[in-house]
Amino acid sequence: MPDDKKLTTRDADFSAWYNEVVLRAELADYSPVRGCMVIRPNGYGIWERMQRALDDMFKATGHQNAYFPLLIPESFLHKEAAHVEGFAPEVAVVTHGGGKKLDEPLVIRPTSETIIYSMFAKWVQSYRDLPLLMNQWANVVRWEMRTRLFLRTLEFLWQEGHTAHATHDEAEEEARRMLGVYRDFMEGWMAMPVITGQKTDAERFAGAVRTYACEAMMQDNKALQAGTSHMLGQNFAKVFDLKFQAEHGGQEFAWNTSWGVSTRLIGGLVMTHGDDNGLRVPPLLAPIELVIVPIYKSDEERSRMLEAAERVTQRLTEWERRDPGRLRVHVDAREGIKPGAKYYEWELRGVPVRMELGPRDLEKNQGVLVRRDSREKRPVSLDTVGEDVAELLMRVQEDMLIAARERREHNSIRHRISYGDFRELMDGKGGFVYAGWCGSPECETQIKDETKATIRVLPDEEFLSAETPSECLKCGKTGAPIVEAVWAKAY
RNA sequence: CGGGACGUAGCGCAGUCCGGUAGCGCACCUGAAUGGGGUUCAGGGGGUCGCGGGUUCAAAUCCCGCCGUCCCGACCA
Repeated sequence: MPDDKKLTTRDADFSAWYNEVVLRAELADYSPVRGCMVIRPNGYGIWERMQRALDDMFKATGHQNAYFPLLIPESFLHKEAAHVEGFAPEVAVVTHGGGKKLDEPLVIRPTSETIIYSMFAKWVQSYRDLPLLMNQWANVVRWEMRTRLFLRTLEFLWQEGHTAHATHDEAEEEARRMLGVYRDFMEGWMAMPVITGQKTDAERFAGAVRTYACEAMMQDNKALQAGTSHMLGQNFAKVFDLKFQAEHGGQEFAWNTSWGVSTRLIGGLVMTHGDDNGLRVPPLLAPIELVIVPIYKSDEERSRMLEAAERVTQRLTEWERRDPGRLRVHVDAREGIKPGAKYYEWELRGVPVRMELGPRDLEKNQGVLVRRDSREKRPVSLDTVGEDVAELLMRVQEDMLIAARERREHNSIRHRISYGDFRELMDGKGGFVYAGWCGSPECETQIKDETKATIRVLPDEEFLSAETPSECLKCGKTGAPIVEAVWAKAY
């Protein structure tokens, strides 16, 4: 009889491990419809904290929230040639309503460029109406062949920012700015380091001029596209007649950007930080930052410990932490479950810090703090518990980012590599490979066909190697137009 | 849509080959003891065996059809 208390280890089967963590930590569950999932309170709590942080960042960069409808006239999707080509195969279409066949089918939004820019066209007359900086929190539907919890589901939650600008340069700046916001969020809040850069034409968003992306490395050394920001040029403005009277006269088409991150980030969080004991949530995103587990024998001790736990909770929540708000503390007062069992459960759920509080501690006016990330134990005085916990949480947050970055760098290759060795690597343990690319789509697709690895990004300057590669990974061509690319297998 | 595996209690599974009153572990409920890393004992509740048909005195088990899920591919945030 296998011990069903133990998780499958990451080494044994990373996919199985991932599914088990998501299900057993109660982040999500399968729904009756293939490819759809229910996001449970533990998962949604993380998403809510992500939303709050991101939303604040969007507001701070001048954006406003709005809401556009789920249903879009099918004809809208067809206006932009590349857009429809990219999305048509995975669109869900409503053909009937109220028992009658519709005159024009409605598509369920796979993304909202078309409906949003058609509305922008109504609202923009003058350069004075620009820039228009909007964001919406919404669900979208894409009829994927193969789905995975959080990483790819038929329906998912996301935010999509959409902006219109008077000039190319302004729009370009916006697209880059939001990519930077994403990176700050992923590193600062999720403790998930990313490589930023530009996508190749093959990987570009359908309808965009340029696509920028954040790519993170998961613990199986595969890349996860965690967020994208698109410079749309005037492609959508032209087909939706989004134009304005310019400052010096004449009608001009606006320049658009769009950018989004989704609940996929939760999958990224799991695969970045999880371990063989379960989930590890970085403190800033943890719905519960500290769980107090009281330890007792008699009923008398039990009530004493619970009373003490309440006192500590009181002290912690009253303790004024300026940023990011009050400490989120939970007392696990459940009866009939031994402390050890509680430890395992909270570790599975990824609560960043635990406090063990028993009679022996109380005698010494202390509690024992245990870090989820390192399992390191340390007693703290109950007099200074606020500062100590807040400081420990900050350290955990920082250490998680450092550890993730070290793991990524450890699994990145920046030295010259032969194509044979590259194939072998991608066939085996994988990783990020920084190598030269001659810029030809042929080399790109051949590598994809032969190794399943793709160019994740053409990295931004700060990620470039000290020594620029001088030859194409595939064709070996040398000379001026060789650029550095990050190759990896992707989710 | 191609290849593979599977569908039996909330979850994980055995039973199917060889037809004969549906079982195990965990979870759940009750009681007692226990309590510093997954407690123990006793008692208890819960199942149209994925769905539909067929063979048979008798089907979870054999036959036919359908549906669904997961994994591996082609498509993708």
